[in-house]
Amino acid sequence: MGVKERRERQKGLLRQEILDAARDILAREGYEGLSMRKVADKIDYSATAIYLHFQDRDDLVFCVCEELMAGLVKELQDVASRNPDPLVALKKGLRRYVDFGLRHPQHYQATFGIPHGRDPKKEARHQEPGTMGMQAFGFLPRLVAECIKQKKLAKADVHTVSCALWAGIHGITSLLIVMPNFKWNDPSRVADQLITMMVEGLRT
Amino acid sequence: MGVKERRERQKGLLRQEILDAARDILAREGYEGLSMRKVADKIDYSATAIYLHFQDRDDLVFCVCEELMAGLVKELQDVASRNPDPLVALKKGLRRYVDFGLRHPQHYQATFGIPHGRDPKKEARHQEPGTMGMQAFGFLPRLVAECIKQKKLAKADVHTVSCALWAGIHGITSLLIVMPNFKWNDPSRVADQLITMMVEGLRT
DNA sequence: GCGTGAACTTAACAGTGTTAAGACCATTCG
DNA sequence: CGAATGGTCTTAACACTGTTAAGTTCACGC
Repeated sequence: MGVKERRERQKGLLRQEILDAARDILAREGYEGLSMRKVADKIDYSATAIYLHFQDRDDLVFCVCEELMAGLVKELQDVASRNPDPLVALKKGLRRYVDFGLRHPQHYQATFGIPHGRDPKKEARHQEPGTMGMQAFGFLPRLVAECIKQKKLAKADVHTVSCALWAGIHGITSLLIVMPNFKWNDPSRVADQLITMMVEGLRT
Repeated sequence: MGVKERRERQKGLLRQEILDAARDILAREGYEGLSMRKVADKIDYSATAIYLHFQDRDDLVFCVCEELMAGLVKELQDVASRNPDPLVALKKGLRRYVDFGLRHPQHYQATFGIPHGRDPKKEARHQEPGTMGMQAFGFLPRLVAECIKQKKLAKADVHTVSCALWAGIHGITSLLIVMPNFKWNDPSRVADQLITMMVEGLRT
């Protein structure tokens, strides 16, 4: 049965080629600028060939983003394991999240900035459990709970606090991406300010 | 010269008809679902007639959003004038911002959630000074400064803090819009939690 | 050698933003 | 009064878009 495996590998290779091309175009031209034909041209296949590997355009974008967001999860794992103090890990993790988003603005925006769910059949996959985005979120309740346990943060509803923290860092990430021309003065400082505000607000 | 005025009024009427139709479609079908032909069909004109009143699709969307965001500015003015205590005004204003965004999710998203600026010629009008969005932002530094003056908040860089606050409330607004299927438990409580966290974080 | 089935392409449909050219028609001027 | 102007609007067209249906090609198992 070595043949089937080789076939599978071959098929997987094209799939990966598509993903790579799409990732590139998405980074360069954004969600709106990504078209099936552009992807196809880049890898010298017809546009319809993509449909043998992905259900539709949104599926392709979703897969590209998942692949990339796996990097974020890895980075957050790194931060968590390198910092025994959960409060330090929390703060550094939040900052890492923002920086990651800014390093991949178009992919971040495609993942967390586009209202999927208009079309009831398309199920809004980015917010389903198990996605990389949700795995990244998962770090928050774990760290927050540990902080409260160690009395480094005041007692509070862990899930609510985690959601609020996520909303906050999503806000600065998204806004810096969408409004690069706004007079931020020092974007990095604004991000730190927000993180400090939120965490300090949880100490009392 | 009464003739020209009548003409102007007539022209203005069609312009308003277009704006109304576009506002409606934007609310119902979102930014991606709004097309020139749909707008035109709704008011029984040809699609190209719209170009006599608006430069292009993005200009139309921008004008629709500006018109609507004027309502937000008005609401914030209301909050500010009704609450002599700047800290109370600040908290209520932040909450009002979120609620406004959730009442007009598609318009909010079109204003603050779409990366304009890909196309260098299109100048990203939503982030220019003088827009309603920027006027709404203007409330923040005023109230923050007043809070610091009255020693209700700790001394800090007013602009940086204002940006951070904006980022925070934008985050929860945007995320609630984009990810309605996420398990928020109680979205309203998350919004309050975030606002409390941020403001409390500024007290120290 | 032949049929099967997977991989892939071509052609087509319905839709998009936008521009160029022309139609219409009230106002203005000779 | 008739002709010309100029603004409003339409039709036709171009170059795109996502997606489906049908057809081609070709390696594999029998």
